[in-house]
Amino acid sequence: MNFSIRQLEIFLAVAKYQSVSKAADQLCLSQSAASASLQNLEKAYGVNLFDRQGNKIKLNAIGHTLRKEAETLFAHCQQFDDALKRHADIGHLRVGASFTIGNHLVVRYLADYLASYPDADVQFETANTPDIVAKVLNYEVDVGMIEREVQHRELELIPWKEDELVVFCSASHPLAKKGVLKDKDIKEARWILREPDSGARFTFDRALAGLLPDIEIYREFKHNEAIKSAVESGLGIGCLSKVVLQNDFRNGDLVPLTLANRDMTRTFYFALPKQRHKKAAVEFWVELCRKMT
Amino acid sequence: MNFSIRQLEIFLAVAKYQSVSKAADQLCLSQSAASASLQNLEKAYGVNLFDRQGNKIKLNAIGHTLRKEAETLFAHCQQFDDALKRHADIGHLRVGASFTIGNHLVVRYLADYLASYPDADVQFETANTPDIVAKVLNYEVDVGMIEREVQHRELELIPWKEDELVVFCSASHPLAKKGVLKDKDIKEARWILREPDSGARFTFDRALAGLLPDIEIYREFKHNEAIKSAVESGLGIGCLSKVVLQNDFRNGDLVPLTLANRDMTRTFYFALPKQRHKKAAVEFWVELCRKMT
DNA sequence: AGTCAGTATCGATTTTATCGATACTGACGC
DNA sequence: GCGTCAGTATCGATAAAATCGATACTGACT
Repeated sequence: MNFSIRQLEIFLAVAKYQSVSKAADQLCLSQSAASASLQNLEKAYGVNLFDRQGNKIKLNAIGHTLRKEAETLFAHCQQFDDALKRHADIGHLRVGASFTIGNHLVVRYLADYLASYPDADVQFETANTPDIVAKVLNYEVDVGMIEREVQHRELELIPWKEDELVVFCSASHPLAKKGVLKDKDIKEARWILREPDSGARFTFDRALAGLLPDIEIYREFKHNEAIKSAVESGLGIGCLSKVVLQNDFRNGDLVPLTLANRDMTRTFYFALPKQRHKKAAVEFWVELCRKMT
Repeated sequence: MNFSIRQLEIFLAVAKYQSVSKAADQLCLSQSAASASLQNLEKAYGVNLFDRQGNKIKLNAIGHTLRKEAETLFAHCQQFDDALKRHADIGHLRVGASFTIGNHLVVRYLADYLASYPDADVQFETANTPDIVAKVLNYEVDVGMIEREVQHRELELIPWKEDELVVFCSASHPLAKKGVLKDKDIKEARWILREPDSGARFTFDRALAGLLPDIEIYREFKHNEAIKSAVESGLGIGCLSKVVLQNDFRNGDLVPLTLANRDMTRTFYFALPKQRHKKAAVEFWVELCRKMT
């Protein structure tokens, strides 16, 4: 590689102004330096990029052809420069969260983060827990927020906060008045649950160990809202995190049900690539989420 | 722009081998130089691209993200490097010729050029004269070869060789026996000609000035071969450069006709961007074509 | 002939890249 | 626990490159 980015820049400026002096001015460079740099580039490859005639300088055929390519290359260099700068800046952060966490908790924290760094370039996406884990491992997000622990050599898990699943039905459902479910009720109910890959389903299956084969799973949905709507219209009973149900319980649209002796608690985690130096943005984000709990 | 291509290269090598020493080896560089270069890059942007732990070095999240971008950028740099080298080399030449010249003359010279420079990267294209001129002005070809003079401030025309148009018909055509056409024959004939933008048509129109309004143009084609085929099958009479007809006259498939007092000669030209330094490849090409005449 | 605006060249200086030698670190085997 | 080894970082020295200011050259214009 016999050229430098600086030479590229000088070449482009001279080509643009058809003048070494003007180009030098624009680059805050002495005319002699610009002239020398340009000639070094030409000498290095044994080509003339310009026709020089006394005190005139003018792009020639090779120069014209290469100018276009030089322009795209220089633009590419600037992009990379930007990328480097962006990463140095605390403002750049990519968060991936599970649906439940993302839609009900993280969205609230984003506002606070942006309050600290109004110009921050924060990207935020939701997916189910395994997908988020994959994105963390693939460095597509800087920090994942997930609903259960996973084990991976390249992954660092940081416990964040406790959560609890709640079984619920519509206000008009026959079970609404009972309030507490026996095993018999559990077996007879029509369950409307998240898909097996989801964190909520994972905890549900763990909590109902022993009864699982006898449970009737009437419908599976990928999104919490679908389950709430289905349950609300009386299609069956559901089981979701309390964080997505609080408002509905308060409004009376949905009614919580208790299961005797079933542990529905779980822990939310941060999932980070295992490494010594974290981006400042990630550190800040984790701190912020902690405070918000 | 706070990074150099060399730093990019070193960064990529270290990322590839996950080792400064191996990367340095591969780049024929001392380990200390590689280490320093890498650190300068990181310091310049205030980012850590690697996790360093004692005698281990390992890409971190930012490093992973930037590696991909660095790879495409470095590849782009190499492309540009290649482009520069290519232009330095006599082997790189882009010739644009009019259809007639290209298909009947230039193709023969190409073989000779490649004999001198077996590895040459010669691009060759044909189009009608105005299109070739446009390509020369736009630096899309290094040298154009055209069938008539054109006037342009940015264009240098070098006369190359004399040519002559010939009127012809099929062997079985009624005119074939006459051999010489009177004005009356010209007016009564069904003409099959090149399109108005072509060099052949330009010369034809000039030669038949005065009779033009009375001439019946039965068909216009863009390619000489189409005209020859049409004439051969008795559709009418044509007018093309002698260079495309020689073989057909010798075989007797087509018959030349003479027009009294009509000047059908013209000159072929090289068309170059007007500039002081020509590429060595262009100089050589022009010399070669001259010798071959 | 003189001025002007442009380019190239020269010598000096500063900055950068690179080297070789050396110090530090953690893993491994005895 | 103590060398050995393979790796990384650091240091001082040197070579190479970038840049500067001053100056010489060139062609156009007055």
